[in-house]
Amino acid sequence: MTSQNSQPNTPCSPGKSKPNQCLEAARQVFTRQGYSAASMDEIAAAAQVSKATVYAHFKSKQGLFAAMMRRECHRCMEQMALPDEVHQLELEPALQRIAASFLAAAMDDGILELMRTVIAESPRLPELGQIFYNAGPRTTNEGVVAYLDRACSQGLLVIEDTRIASIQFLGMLRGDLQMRALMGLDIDQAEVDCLADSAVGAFLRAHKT
Amino acid sequence: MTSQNSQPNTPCSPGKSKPNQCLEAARQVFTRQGYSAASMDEIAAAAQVSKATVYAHFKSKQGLFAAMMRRECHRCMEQMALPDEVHQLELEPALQRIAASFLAAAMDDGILELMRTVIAESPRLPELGQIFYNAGPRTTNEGVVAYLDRACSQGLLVIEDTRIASIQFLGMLRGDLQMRALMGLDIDQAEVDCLADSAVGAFLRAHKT
DNA sequence: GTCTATATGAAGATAGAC
DNA sequence: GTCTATCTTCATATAGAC
Repeated sequence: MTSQNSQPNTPCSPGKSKPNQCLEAARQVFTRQGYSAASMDEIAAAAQVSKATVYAHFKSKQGLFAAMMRRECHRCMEQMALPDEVHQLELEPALQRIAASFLAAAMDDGILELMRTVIAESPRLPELGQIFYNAGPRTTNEGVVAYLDRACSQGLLVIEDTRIASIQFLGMLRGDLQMRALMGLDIDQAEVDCLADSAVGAFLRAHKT
Repeated sequence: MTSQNSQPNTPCSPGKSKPNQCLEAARQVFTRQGYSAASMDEIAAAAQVSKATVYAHFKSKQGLFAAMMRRECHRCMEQMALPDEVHQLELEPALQRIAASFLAAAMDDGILELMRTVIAESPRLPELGQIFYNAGPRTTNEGVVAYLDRACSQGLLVIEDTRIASIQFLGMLRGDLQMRALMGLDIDQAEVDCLADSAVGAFLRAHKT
């Protein structure tokens, strides 16, 4: 019944250090139960450490939650960046590529869990929304704006305000699918693909030269 | 220190019955604190009744929450229905009217609080998302589809699939504003109006005959 | 129906040994 | 650094009087 890691400094991968185990367990438990219903006992059990060890690395429940959310937002940023190869494609394939990339992220279970947690806790932690938005959606938007600016300067598209056009393009793609997913409703993948196709078409009809 | 309502059956407006006071207090406290962090003590205090009275009318915290959410979803349905006068307007003013009506609801603080709560608790209460979606967004969508069908049959628009077009139109209007609002970020009303205008324009360019 | 007072359990955080 | 055991607070729910 003693700890299975009896050597104090076992050379193990950094992903398996006790602080990392705590953060990963915190992610699972906080996103499944919500901040308030999650218990430090359950997190410690999931991390396979004692509760005192959790408190040795994180000063409080709030502190652990904040550290976990910062890390997840950082990961999210990498996942939501647009692929660079978009700039080597023709107009329509490029938009399709953007659409697929965006929808894959927007419908990803990990991202949805993160968004759900941000939305749930933002009334008590106002900075949370800002951090997530800057890490994820804002970055995506800026990537699309950059692409649209370039396409306009090449004469491929006519757009008055690329920032608005980007928001609208991504909004068309999202439709109400993301909201439905956030609320736990089942989403048919065929519907996602169909919406992606159709949105590219509508966007081109509205803006093509 | 006794109750301020010493007559057992004071003839008062139905909005001030004790069960209604409980439901209204529950709405305030649950949406502000989240389900788990909300305490029955705080709800009883906000309702100006004793905790035992709350339990006399609702069998448990879960039961009170469910009853409150059902009522709020019902109210939401009335608020999100599209105005009938849309069918008496010309094409562009009608779309502008739909856009304004939809955005007013989508950005309404009460609706946003309700959505936040649905999203936050749906992992533990899967039926919640279904109830809210049917009461709100689904109804709105069906109204827009009905309008678009009619506009198409009159030859004003050319749309392959009006259900998809409706989702895309509403998605363009929403953009990322609703998500930002759900996360507690400040929204500039000018941005909302600008997006509404621009979305109607883009939709017409994509679908007008 | 409504209240005061209380039983019961759970959860955040820490003390102190190793 | 990590553990076991414990302190303390607070929240759900109920008992019993009026």
